[in-house]
Parts: sequence; C-alpha cells; structure tokens
Amino acid sequence: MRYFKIPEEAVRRLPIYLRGLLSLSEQGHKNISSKILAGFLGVNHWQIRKDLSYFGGFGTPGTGYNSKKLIRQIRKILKLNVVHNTALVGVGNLGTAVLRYPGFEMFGFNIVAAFDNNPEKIGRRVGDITIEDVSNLQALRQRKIDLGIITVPCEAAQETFNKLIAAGIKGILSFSPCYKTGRKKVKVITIDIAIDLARLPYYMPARRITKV
Amino acid sequence: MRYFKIPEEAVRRLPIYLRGLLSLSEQGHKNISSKILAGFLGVNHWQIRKDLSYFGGFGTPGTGYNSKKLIRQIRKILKLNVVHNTALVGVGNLGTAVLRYPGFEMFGFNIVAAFDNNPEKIGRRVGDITIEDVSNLQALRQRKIDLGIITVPCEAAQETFNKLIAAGIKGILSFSPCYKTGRKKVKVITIDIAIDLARLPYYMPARRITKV
DNA sequence: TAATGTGAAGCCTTTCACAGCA
DNA sequence: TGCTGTGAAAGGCTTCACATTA
Repeated sequence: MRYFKIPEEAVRRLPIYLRGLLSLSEQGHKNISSKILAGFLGVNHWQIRKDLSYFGGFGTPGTGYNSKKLIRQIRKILKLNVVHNTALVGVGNLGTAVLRYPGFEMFGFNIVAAFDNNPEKIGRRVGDITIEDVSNLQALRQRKIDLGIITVPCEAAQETFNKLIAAGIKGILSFSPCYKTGRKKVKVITIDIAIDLARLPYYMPARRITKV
Repeated sequence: MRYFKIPEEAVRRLPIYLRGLLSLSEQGHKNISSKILAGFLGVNHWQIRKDLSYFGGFGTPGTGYNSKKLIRQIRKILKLNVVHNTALVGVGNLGTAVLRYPGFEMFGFNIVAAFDNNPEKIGRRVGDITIEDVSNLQALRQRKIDLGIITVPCEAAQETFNKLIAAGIKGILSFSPCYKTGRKKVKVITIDIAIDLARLPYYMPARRITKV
C-alpha cells in the first residue's frame, strides 16, 4: 500500500471520480461501490479500486465506499479542501465564457479577478468581477491568488505566462499553446480546443459507397 | 515499418506536430529536422521520429523533412485534407466563444451551422452564422455536416448527443461530460474544463513558512 | 557529416485473479 | 456472499543506441 510512484494517470482520473461521487451522493447514495461508480462514469471498476489504492484504502469490503468520506479524502488528496482563488487573464470571448462557466464551484475554485490590456474593457464587469488592467497582475500574491487561467490570444501568451510566474502563481490552466515554459517550477495544464478537434476526423469510418 | 498497432498517443500528438510545422513553414523553413521541430514545440526529437515512423518514413537522412510535404502527409493521415463542415449545438457563452474561435481554420474546419433551443436566440447571428432551432438538426446529413460540437448545459447534453448520432454525425467534440455514449460507433472527444483545472492544485508545492 | 528510421530495453499503465475482510 | 485492496501478468508507450542513408 505504500507505493513509491503514483501514476500521473491515476491523478488525472481522481477529479472524474470526484464528480461522479458528488452526483451520486446528491442523488442520495450513502455507500457507493466501485462497480456503481464505474457504471455511472463508464469506466472499469478495477481501475477505480486500483487508483484509490495508490492513496490508501478508503473502502469497506462487502459494502463499498462511504460517499461523504471518500469525497472528503479525494478533495484532500487533490488539495481541493481549501478554496483556491483564481485569476483569469484575457477577457475576450473565451475568457468571458470561462468566467461565466458554472462548473468550477463544485471543486472549490473561486475566480476572483480578471485582467485585460484593452483600456476599453478595464472597469467593465463580467458577473461579479470588475476587469482590471494587466499591470495589477503583480499584486496577485498579496491577494492570496494562487491559480491563473490564460485566455489571451496566441501572441500575448508568452508575456502573460511570464507575468503570472513572476507574480508567484502556483499553477496555470492555459487555453493557448503559444508559450515556452522556461524553467518549469509551475505546473501548467494546456487545453487546446483546435488540436483536440483536429484528431477527430482520424477516427471517422472510411467513406462507403452505400448509403448509411 | 509495418506496425500492427499505432499508439493512440502518437495520433494525439500528430496535430501538435502539424501546428508546429505550419508555424515553422510560415517562417520560411523549407526543411525541418526533428530536432528543430522538437525544440520549437518543447518535446523530444526521437519521439517525433518514432511517431512519424508509425505512418511511414517521410524524411530524408541528413536533411530532415520537407515541410510542405510533411504537412500534406500529416493532413492526409488525420483526414484533414478535406474541409470538414461542423455544426455547433448550444449557443451560450461557451458556444459563442467556440464559434468565434480563430484556431479551427488552420486545420480545415468550417463551422457552418449553430443550433439552440431558446426561441429568443433563433435567427440571431454570430459572425457569419445564423442560429437555428435544434429541430433542424435532423437535416445535417443533407448539408454534408459530419462533425458536431456540443456546448449545451449538462442537463441537455444527453439529448443533444442522441440527436447528433441520429443525424448521422461522424465525430463529436463535447464540452460536457454529462452523457452516456450508448453503443459507441462514433468517436467522442470530451473537454472538461473544470476537471482539468481540478488536478492543478495537486501539483502545487506544499506551503512553506518562509516567504517565497 | 548530419540526419532518419527502428529494434530492443526499460518504464509505466492497465488488467487480471484472488486473498482477505465485513 | 459481496466487495475491497493488491501482487503479478500483460500490454502499451517512451527512450535509447545505432545501423543506415543522403
């Protein structure tokens, strides 16, 4: 049960399990077996048990997992047991959509600030947040903001990245691939919408002559 | 050089290579070695060569890869050598942002239709596209639309998914995790923004007492 | 010389089978 | 009996070293 190395893939799946547990728990399930959770999420039950076992055994043989308890455990492992203040940079179309995205709350994320370099946007509000000038980025540390979301256009990505690092941010979710991390002390997760779409046609069945 | 199984991961990386090649080619590079491309993208050069070798040797020893030719080859492998008409369902914040996203063109995607179930939105325009009622979804086949993007709220995801499948769509990019694929004839790629953000804190360094 | 392409080694991840427990 | 947790096997991916080619 003491493993020396926890697979990256197991970490990647924990938030998925957490989402499933939250849904099932809300539906009234007090005890959830790996099979029930697996069925709900469409994954393998032994994968779930294996993944959880890397972090320690949280279940009861014959019964399953206590949903509230397991939710608490996974939150703790992922460091989601504290609220993470988050800043977003780049309030364009995508940035606005992310600011209004309703899915973050479930995991304890709180987007508390938004930045842009366009003077026309500064001072405007999106939801509860007033857009600030990017020069305010340097004060993130004092404001207890530890995560950053980058939604700027490609050409501004590198500069934004550097500023967030300089401001002492601890993790970055970026929607732009256009940067080099340099010395990578900070974990960066990149979502590139176009690149995900780009591999979709590969899996399309070859065209047939007969009508489908 | 005849491999029986092409790793999923190699397919996943091809669009990344393609993006790098397009950038470097635009900058005037006519021949690109795996080292140059790797340096540009921040990946390993042997990984690039290995990945490309799964699909056949496209390079010249001593010289590298002819950029135009390799771009053409990768496009063909990924079936990006034809324009893919794409429909988007759910013109909320995220849907609007995706409709306006400038990164699709590079890969030959053409978003030609957008659908919503909100009568107030139907008939409005986003860029070049007029929003249609979801009931029009059934006619996708006749309109030569083969890919779908789902940006509806969680509770509408399953129904949207079913409709797209029924309309004969060949691949789906979904921003909602809230569906079950049923019989999975169609490739579905899911982007879950919150779940990607949710594993970021895990990698944050443990808090220190000394000021950083 | 400078680069590709690839067998083989090594590493990581998934899957399996089952011991052990409630 | 039903379910967890885990060692071991199997499978897949990455890395390496180098033969080969322009």
